[in-house]
Amino acid sequence: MADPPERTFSETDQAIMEATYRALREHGYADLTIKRIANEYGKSTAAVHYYYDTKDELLAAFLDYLLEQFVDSIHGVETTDPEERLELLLDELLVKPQENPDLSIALLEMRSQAPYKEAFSERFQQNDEYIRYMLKAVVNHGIDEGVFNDVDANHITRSLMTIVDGGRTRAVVLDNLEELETARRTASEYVDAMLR
Amino acid sequence: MADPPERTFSETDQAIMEATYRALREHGYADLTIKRIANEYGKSTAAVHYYYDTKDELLAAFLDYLLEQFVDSIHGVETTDPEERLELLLDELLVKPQENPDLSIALLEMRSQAPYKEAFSERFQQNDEYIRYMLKAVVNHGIDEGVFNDVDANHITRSLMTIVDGGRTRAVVLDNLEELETARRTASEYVDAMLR
DNA sequence: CCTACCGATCGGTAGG
DNA sequence: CCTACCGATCGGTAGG
Repeated sequence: MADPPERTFSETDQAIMEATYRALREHGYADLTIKRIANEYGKSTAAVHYYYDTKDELLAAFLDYLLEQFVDSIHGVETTDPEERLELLLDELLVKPQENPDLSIALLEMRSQAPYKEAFSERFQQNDEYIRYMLKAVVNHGIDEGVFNDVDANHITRSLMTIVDGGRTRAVVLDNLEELETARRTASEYVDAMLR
Repeated sequence: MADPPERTFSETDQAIMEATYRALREHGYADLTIKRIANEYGKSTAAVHYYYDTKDELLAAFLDYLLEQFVDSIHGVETTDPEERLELLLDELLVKPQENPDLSIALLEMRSQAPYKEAFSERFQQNDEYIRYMLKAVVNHGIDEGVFNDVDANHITRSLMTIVDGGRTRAVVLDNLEELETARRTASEYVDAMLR
């Protein structure tokens, strides 16, 4: 499986994406309006509509922009030793979100709209597949090297993603970053129990 | 810890709550309007406002109505044998949601609004505490009876909730009920690994 | 409880 | 890219 398709953003596109990012962190997804994006952009709403015909189109582009950055950060984990690499990937998924709680809130809002917006659904689906692919590869690598038990890598991977998404959801809903630490510990316990 | 406080609903209140429930399942939370609730109620929007001054007030009441039903269903698990009871509680949390996917979608939407609506936050928080209390009691019961290892019941409980919320979130976002089954299996694996 | 309505806000567009 | 504006929709209310 190759990396997800890349998308090119002109400097203007980038400026609008960053404006969207700021508006989203400040007001949340439910209160994200073209006007607020335009304010952050520093121009009129018509200027935003000049580059993106509809709000939906802009938001789809924004998800591409955001998830690309996320994929890059996952990609940045270069350690190859399976045991260490798995822990570092889990850190990336559960420790790093602590740096930006406002974004986590907005992202859960957007995820909750996936059932109504196919453009969202497609992108979250693809992103999830990519992360699962990365995790599965490490697990299989560990099995091949004999450091992990010969388990159902597909299931283990899905279980870890369940723990990751559970920690993220709970951190937002219960407004408590410790939920991410709990989930991180749970993930390690699960890895220990199933892979050794 | 006692059961969460009960709230009394008149027949009119009940009718409005059921109308809200239907409107929510049909249109989702983001598109839930007083007009749509009134349509389901079969009367005018002014009629709805006659009983609930504001939309926020109505939604807070609705969450009470909904979470009370949920607590009742958890309360309905009467088995006392710790091992069996834990499995039945997990079934209640992860198998039963499969019956009503539309409600699960709307509930995730509402959960994602907790950071912006204190009335929501309070209620989800209280509901979570109650479920954790029920789970913790079973784990401690099992420890006392010697069928479970002497573990940190608090942590085990939070881990299980993480798996539960992960399964629920993923089922909605990825539009796949199998995510709940995966989470159910993960929960059993975790219980097996940590408690035996 | 209804009819009728208000002010506010939204996404989007015409015309330049 | 801006100013100015449109039609649609929202939550809520006045008056009965």
